[in-house]
Amino acid sequence: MQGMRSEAGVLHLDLDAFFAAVEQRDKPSLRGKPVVVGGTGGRGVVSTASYEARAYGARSAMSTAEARRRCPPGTAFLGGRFAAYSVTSRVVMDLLRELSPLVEQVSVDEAYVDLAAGDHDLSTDGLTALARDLKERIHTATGGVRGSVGIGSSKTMAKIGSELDKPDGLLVVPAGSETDVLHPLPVRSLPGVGPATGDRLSAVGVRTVGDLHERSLTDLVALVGQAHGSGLFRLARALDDRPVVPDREAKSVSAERTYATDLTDLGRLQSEIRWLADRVVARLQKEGTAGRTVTLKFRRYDFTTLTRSQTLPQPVDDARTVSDVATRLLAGIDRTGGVRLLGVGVSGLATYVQGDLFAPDEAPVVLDTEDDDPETPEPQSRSWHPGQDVAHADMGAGWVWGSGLGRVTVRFEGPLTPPGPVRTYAVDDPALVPAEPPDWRGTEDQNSRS
DNA sequence: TCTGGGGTCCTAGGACCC
DNA sequence: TCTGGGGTCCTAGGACCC
Repeated sequence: MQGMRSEAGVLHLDLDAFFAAVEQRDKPSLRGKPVVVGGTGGRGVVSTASYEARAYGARSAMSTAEARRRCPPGTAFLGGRFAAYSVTSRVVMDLLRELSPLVEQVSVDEAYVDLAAGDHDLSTDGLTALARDLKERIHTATGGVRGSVGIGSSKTMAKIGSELDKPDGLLVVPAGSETDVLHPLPVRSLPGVGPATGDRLSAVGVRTVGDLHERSLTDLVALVGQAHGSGLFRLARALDDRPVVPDREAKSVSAERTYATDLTDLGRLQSEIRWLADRVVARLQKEGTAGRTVTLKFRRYDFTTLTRSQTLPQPVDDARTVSDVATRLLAGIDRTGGVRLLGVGVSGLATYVQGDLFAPDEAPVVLDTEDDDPETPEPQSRSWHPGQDVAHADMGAGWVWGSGLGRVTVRFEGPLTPPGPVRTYAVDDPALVPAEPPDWRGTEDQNSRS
């Protein structure tokens, strides 16, 4: 069983009521007053409540309507200015990078630092001084935002440390004292134990981490599953050797929207899907990435939520394809009663921008077609099936598929380019669409039927 | 005026391959 | 010959986090 470090070398920083703190910094009239940042519409929820607002019971993830009920007149309800939060976040993250090259940013307002990768005195006194100095520099550099710092022998201990002493906290958990800190805590304070797991554990009499420690691995796995069960078993013993990893690659990109009133009109749903696909694709292209799986998320009037996905033969990063696939997925869903939310996502991301991602012997097979210029390949539209919603065929040198909406999108892979974000041609010129019925053998529609 | 929007990881079943 | 695996990919849903 992998263990823990013998010294407290991991720091966790959590900025206090971050969005609200930035608002109070930028608007002095809001200082000392309850501030709630989040969705301000009828279906909005709270992102962040200032500590003044928390005193009235406002909380993250609460509906804004509920927060309005609880907070007194004069409370500021703000929609949020993400550009300002992002700039301030960067200032803080830069300060962390002065401590160590190993900084893992978890969100705009949270990060881990591997202090052992820097040159630091890891004694409790040394760490306390380091944290005090860091907090002061954050406050100065941001113009008033404060953060809570936890330091421990693992990510979990550091995070629990910052949690236990916020706001404006500083807690060093010395190596060796982990279980003393952990065992009295309610299981719900362990990261990864949410409402569902908390209820299951409570049902068998496990309320504190100490209770958890008394349970066998077998019992915990039977209770909450293999991965989660063994994770809890280890956490109860403060066993956590997850590394601090900077620059994690994104695995999916998505956009979703909740509508002020439920949607029923099919044309409207389709135009919303196009809008969402546009947003997703803009971000994919900005990142130079593309993905093979397109997912449609669908929430009904009654909050029941479902997803439908389709994996394509090649990664895609263009709006037409993403929205066509998502629109087609919509067709298989019962929409009666109205749609509260739609979402479009792309996963299975692969970055093809750099040429050296592939080791030579796993390089994609390049087809030996003669004359093709990879920069301006000719559309190789040889197959088309007007009645087909989405169909594709292996064309040897590329892929073709069309939508049954009266237009055909031809996508193919330049023969000399790696399988990547393949180019898309909207074929508006009927001359490009083969007049012949397709020669449609073999691989018809492998992935598009449910 | 119940329940946002962006993610990650895990599970489970079926298909398919070896 | 029969039966039984394992491994991977895909889909759908769920838990959790900020």
